[in-house]
Amino acid sequence: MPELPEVETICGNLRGLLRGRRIIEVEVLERRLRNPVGENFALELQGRAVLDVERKGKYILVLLEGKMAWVSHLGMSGKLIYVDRERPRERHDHIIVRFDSGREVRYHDPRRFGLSVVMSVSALDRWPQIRDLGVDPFDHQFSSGYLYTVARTSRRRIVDILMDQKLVAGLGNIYANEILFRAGIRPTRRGWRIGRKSAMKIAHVTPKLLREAIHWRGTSFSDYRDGEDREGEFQNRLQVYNRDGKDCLICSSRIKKVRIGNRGAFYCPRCQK
DNA sequence: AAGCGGTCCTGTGTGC
DNA sequence: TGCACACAGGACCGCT
Repeated sequence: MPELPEVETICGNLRGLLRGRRIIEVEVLERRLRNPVGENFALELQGRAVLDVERKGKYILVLLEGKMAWVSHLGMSGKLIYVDRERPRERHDHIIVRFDSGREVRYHDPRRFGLSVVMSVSALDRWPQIRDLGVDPFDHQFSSGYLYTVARTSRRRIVDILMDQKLVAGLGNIYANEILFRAGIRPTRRGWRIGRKSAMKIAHVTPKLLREAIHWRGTSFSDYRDGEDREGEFQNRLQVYNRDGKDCLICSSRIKKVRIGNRGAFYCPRCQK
């Protein structure tokens, strides 16, 4: 669920709320996530203060004293919320991290596709899931040249290329579709058929779109909430995602949906070639 | 060997 | 109303 703008929103929230706070107690209620929650998870977090909160791709890194990092990925349905301790707990609250503020972070994930682990910062840098992440869309390396090179040597569909975390870190199905609409390119177009001009369009449009989405605090389709359990507003500004059958906001053609593998791809047959 | 499809899991929406 | 089924924002695994 949460893609770059949602994860960035959560990180921004938590950074302001958690920096300088100390972890008092940790409860693990469900260890069966994508990676099982480690035996020593609670012990390793206990007593440490938060230095900072960062995003890497779709991963949330809570950096702690003693060069440790608490790393979470929210999968499709995960939430990481900082709320009052008195607030009733909910089904699928899997991890509770209590702070010296009287509030607690809750890791909540009905589908359990996400993960939450603690490791040293040096181990984190060597961890394949982080180490192998591609270019961040806000990095200067995310250029038309990079996209052109990556695309031209691939037979895959461009939407799949954009969602490949080893090539570009942070994009998922919603934003990949929205980017391609703004760039005027069909999601089904094969990488090797992307020209220099199209690569420039994608490079130009991507950071702009993501900044807008962050400004609106992300897309709340159903599950997603920010770091204090509030909905985002970008769902009201999506132009193609989940709008199949509706009118294109630019040319009024009917938005189409096709299946690419196991997921939907949305596009305007007139605006996107 | 890159690229695709199936799979993990629960909740929600749709259609009969 | 109730039931069965399809589908969902991610990412890994294994097959071809």
